[in-house]
Amino acid sequence: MNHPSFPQKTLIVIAGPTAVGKTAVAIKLAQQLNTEIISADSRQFYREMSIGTAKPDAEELSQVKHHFINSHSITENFTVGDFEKQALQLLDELFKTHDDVIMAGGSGLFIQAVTQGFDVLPVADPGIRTNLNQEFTEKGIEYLQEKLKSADLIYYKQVDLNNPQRLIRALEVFETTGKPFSSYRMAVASKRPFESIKIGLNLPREVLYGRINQRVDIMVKQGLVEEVRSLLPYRHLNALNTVGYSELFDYFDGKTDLNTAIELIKQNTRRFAKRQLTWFRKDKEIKWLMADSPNLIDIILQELSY
RNA sequence: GGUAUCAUAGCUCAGUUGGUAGAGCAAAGGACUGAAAAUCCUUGUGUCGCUGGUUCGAUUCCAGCUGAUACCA
Repeated sequence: MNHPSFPQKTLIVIAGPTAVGKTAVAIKLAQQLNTEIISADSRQFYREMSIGTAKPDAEELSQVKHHFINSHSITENFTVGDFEKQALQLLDELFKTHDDVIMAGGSGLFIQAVTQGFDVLPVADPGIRTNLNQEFTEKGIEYLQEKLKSADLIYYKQVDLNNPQRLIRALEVFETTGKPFSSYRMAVASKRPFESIKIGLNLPREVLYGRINQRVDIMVKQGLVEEVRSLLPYRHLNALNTVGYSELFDYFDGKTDLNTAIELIKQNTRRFAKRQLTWFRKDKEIKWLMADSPNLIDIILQELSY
């Protein structure tokens, strides 16, 4: 129960697919509540990537204090676990002076990390992953499957055996610690010293796709091709394994022409938005609102019962 | 105007010796515990151009019509 002298601390999550309009809503809401925004976007951390990640622009950034935008370099290995830790630390600070903090972003796993937490897992040795990736390339997925079967039969029975990333993740934990991955997976939600209220923004599919297509055209006008060209030396980095970047790397390799690459960016962004919606739909705590509702901010404030 | 060819899924096309149909792409649905804008799984959505004829039965054969394309005028 709320008590006047100990007001409830609330994290207001603004989730939803890419291009739905989360940034603008988060800014208006932050201004109303006189608070700050934590970005939960797995690519907007990186200062070297700007146009292709649809970051808030300079003006938007000046209106409200944003965190986790341009906070890291693509050369750093910044994981969801790191994000969880750093975001919680930051929230501790912000809640000293604010009752509400906004978290806006489309990366469902990152939002989950902050609101529910992850099981504590040891840091895996990166060299082990490199080796496993090489073994996968040379010997195929069956090799990883057999390896996991003897290392961790419990997880072997649960995991999607066709998904190399899942198999490698489990194996790298096993090989660094000597304990099966499944022994760490408790799936227990962590206690947080704040409430979370989740708002999901959506639009009719056709409208959303129209906005995506249009936004990609705008990115190209703003110089996306040049941005990606300047990042060619870093293309092997995980951060650049990203919609909007991969397709243009292919263009620079001569695998496609520019128009095809741009159309592929649009298509892959649409598919990405669909995957985001699949993820968020599963979260029953999310209160869904249409992003084009006329009094959206008022409706949200009402949801928060202010 | 004449002749020929074509008309099947959102697109490109296959096919049915007459028993109402299937590929690729697009699309849709799903999974997800430190790669997550990543990675992986599943799914065919149809007045077979329209109107008649033959037939137990027509998307398939026949005629007409409409439209497209090519060639001839």
